[in-house]
Amino acid sequence: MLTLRLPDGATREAPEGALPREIVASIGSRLLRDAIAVEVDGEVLDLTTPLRKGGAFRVLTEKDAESLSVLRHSGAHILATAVRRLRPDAKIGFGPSIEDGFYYDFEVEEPFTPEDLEKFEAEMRKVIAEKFSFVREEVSQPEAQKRFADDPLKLERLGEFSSDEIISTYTDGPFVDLCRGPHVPDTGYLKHFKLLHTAGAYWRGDERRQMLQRIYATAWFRKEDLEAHLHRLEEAKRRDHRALSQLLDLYSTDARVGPGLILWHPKGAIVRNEIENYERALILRHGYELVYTPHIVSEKLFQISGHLENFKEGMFGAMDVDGAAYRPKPMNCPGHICIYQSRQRSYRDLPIRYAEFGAVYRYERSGVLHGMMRVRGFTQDDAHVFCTLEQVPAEIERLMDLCDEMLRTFGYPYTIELATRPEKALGSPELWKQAEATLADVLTKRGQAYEMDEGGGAFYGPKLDFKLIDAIGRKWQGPTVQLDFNLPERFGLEYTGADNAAHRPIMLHRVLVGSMERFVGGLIEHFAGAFPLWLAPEQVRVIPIADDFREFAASVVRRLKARGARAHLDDRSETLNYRIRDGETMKVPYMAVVGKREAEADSIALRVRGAGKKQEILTVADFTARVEDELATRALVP
RNA sequence: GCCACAGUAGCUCAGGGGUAGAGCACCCGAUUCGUAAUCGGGCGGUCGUGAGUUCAAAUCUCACCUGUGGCUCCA
Repeated sequence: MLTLRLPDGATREAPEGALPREIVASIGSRLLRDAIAVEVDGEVLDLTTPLRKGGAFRVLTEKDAESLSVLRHSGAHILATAVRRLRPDAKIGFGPSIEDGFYYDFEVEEPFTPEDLEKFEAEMRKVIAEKFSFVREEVSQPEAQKRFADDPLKLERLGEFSSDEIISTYTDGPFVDLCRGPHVPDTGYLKHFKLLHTAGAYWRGDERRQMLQRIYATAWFRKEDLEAHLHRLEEAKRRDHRALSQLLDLYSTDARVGPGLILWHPKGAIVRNEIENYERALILRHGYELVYTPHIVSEKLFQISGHLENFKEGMFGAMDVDGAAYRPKPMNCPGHICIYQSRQRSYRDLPIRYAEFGAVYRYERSGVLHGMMRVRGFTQDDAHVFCTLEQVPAEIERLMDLCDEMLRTFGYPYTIELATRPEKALGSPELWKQAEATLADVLTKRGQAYEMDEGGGAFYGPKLDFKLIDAIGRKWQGPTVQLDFNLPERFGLEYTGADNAAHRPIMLHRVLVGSMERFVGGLIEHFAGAFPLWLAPEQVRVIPIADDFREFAASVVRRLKARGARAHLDDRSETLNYRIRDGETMKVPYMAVVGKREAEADSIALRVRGAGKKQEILTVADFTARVEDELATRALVP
């Protein structure tokens, strides 16, 4: 007999092999109707999987997060059912649930078209209407081989089962799949879903294997959730930095320059320059020294650093300079190291913190390029701290303060991940343990919550990753801090200790924005192009109602400029409505409208971006003071 | 790099073997306006590039370039 503990503390006895459905039914018929699956001892099972062990027993309904992935996984089977009906030649790959939905991979002679997708979706609705039960069977290897005789991809997977593993299949109507489960009781449970797009995907994620056709879909229990999700997709599209940059004239690329290389237009350059000016002042205050290093360097430097050995295919090719090979730098660290080594260093000099806005060039494969987010040339706000092992905790503290201050300025909430030793790693496991513990200690001492990213560290050391959360809840790579045991060793970095002996310093790599290009791209999407005042390329647009007030408007512009604001006069021969609409479209934070009343009172009628007709009347003096204050504090307004 | 899709005026897009279209933007003129598009006129394209099929190609074929969605990769 198995003992099941219910959440309310009650226990049930059930014979081994009993079906969860029976247990749930014994608790209540209403509950049985709502049940999607059960969780026994931490494992999610469907209602028809025989119980093999007891433990904590919980019924999962639509309200439980785990249920969604069960539904989505079943959705994948329903998709495959529909595809197999319409395209019997399709060989089935894998079809898991993923964040927000599911996909299924098929191997087909003729790739799917968008019209196919519509047909599949219609066919899925039929499968759903037929309410096929998901029937689980546990079968022997030979039986499984027989069932999937026509599916080479499934046979390959079957071949990997060890003899003690249970092989299970799930059947819904005409479709049988090799599958661990769990599933919803029948196909009728899938109600609110949408096929989204097709894509190529390598079989088993291996680029040496054949490419399958993947169909992506989203699925939810409630119609509102589906609609909200589709709305989020729309919202993300609306915020796309590529389209907004076109509208706002921030950057472009040009086939003549080459893909993945960004041309910053004047307005984009203003945003970037504001960030750089801010960050420069910030890091000087936090104890950094600015340096500059060349864009091309002898490739010998990268032989020493190991980049050539490990990332050669990510580096641009060598150019011949007087018989020596030079390369565009993919990293700034070797240059900073050379500065460190330009003279003898004492323990009294440490920590040394070098910072540079360094342009780096990396060869990215053509298919991965994406707007400003993934490019071949970008500027890193890179810094390297050289310190003793004992100084590491204090330096990490300092870095966390720095990151926190910066992210608050931009208005990003964030989470932190501690990434630990990967499989392929340099340095002894003990050293790693110690370094990981040091990072964890600092986090704990600060009361900073963090998640573990096991095995996510760089090969040369563990790291802290800051993940930004943007205005629509998406996560972005933010600042990172990495410990490095490798480069100090490779370059033979030294400092003279108090004991007059040579010691090896520790190196910390850190970036705040990371890639300036990617960060600005992210900001555009975060703010949907409506930058806060201090970042906005055009901060105030002054609009005279008629030509008679042109001179007064010009004086308002002059006075704003004197306070350091980017103000422009819009005295075009267009209607007031036209110019206001244009200002809103271009997402100008403030429009100052002036007519007879304002000219007489030395005031403006202030239209705040997004506030519509609701206007404020204030004197020019008050307005310029307000703007000056908001600029000085980098306020996240309007 | 791989799979699929796309590329027509500065932008957004229609057309789809027989004379290249619209709206916006831009230029000119009129209009001088109280909070999201005033009116009229004009300029603007070897239909991504190159080959091929055809009496005829923006349209069909192929190659290449660029972009988009994924896969793979991301020091």
